[in-house]
Amino acid sequence: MSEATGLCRSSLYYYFPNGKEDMANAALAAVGNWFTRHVMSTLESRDAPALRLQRFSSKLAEHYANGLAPCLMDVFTIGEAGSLFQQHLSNRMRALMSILAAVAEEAGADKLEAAIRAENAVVAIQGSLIVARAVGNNGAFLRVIENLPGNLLGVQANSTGNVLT
Amino acid sequence: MSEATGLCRSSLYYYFPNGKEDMANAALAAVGNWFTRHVMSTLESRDAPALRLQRFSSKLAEHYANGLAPCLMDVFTIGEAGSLFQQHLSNRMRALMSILAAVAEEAGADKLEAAIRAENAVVAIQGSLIVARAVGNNGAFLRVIENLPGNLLGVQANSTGNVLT
DNA sequence: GTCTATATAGGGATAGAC
DNA sequence: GTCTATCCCTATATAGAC
Repeated sequence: MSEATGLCRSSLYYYFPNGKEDMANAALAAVGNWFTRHVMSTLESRDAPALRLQRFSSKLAEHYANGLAPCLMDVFTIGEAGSLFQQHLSNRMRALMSILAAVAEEAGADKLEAAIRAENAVVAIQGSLIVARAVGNNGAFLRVIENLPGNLLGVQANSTGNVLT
Repeated sequence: MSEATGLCRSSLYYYFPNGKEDMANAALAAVGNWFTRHVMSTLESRDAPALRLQRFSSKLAEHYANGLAPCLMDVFTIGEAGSLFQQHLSNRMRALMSILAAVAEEAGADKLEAAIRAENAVVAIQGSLIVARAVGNNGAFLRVIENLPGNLLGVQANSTGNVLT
């Protein structure tokens, strides 16, 4: 952290008197804000749901470096960090599911169906990041990203994500 | 670890001269073997694919304490551990996907389709564990477990997992 | 405000008594 | 084989000079 800021370790305690926890919260908030402004914001235009979801998928892939970057969500849900920041992470994940569900509803799904599609989407994103890292191959992540818009819109497709004709 | 074994820290070095890495590998292997014998083995009988998958889902839920237990896969794919044990984890995850794909094939899917369903299943399991921990609610995990057999068998269902009638 | 120096604690590991 | 004592190293944090 000191390297990233250009300050030495102890100087950070001037800005974050409560130490580690303060710093992690600040980092978490910064990443969260970035994510909100650059990724989630793509879902808030007045364009068609399909178009917004395309843009969202694209930004999401970028954010996770096509599945090669670790994810704060799972990093912080592991081990001791989990207890300290769960509230923060829980809120962010719920917010993401909520906005995805809103788009699905707008595309015609009823409330329950939309909520389930949104949850499935988040589950698929997180899961594919884990799988990608575990097997050292981002194929699963790329496939999930590609299928994300269709799955949220409820397009009938086979398991490969190809729309049935 | 010392508490778990009843031995003090230094005594463990008698059994694991290479220290931490040896210990972690032993623990990983033990869990892996347990998983193979108790969970993956449910997929190897001569019963119908649907029945085997039901049993598998049930054992899997038990293994993860219905989504409330952390998962070695994601614990070890995070941080420094990742590099040391990636081979181990990669192998186990591939083995799981491979046996799930075999069951899907047996149920009539072609090779590619079966592989994709298997990957989707593993992605959903891992993702739902992350989501369950992040939001402090195992609903997503339970839903994934419930839908797992149908998804692998390629049953046409809506997003809630209810088979279409 | 930012630094150097220092304290404290814990994990990882070894030495050697028994 | 198992223990106690000890060492080393790193992360976390504080003190105090400038």
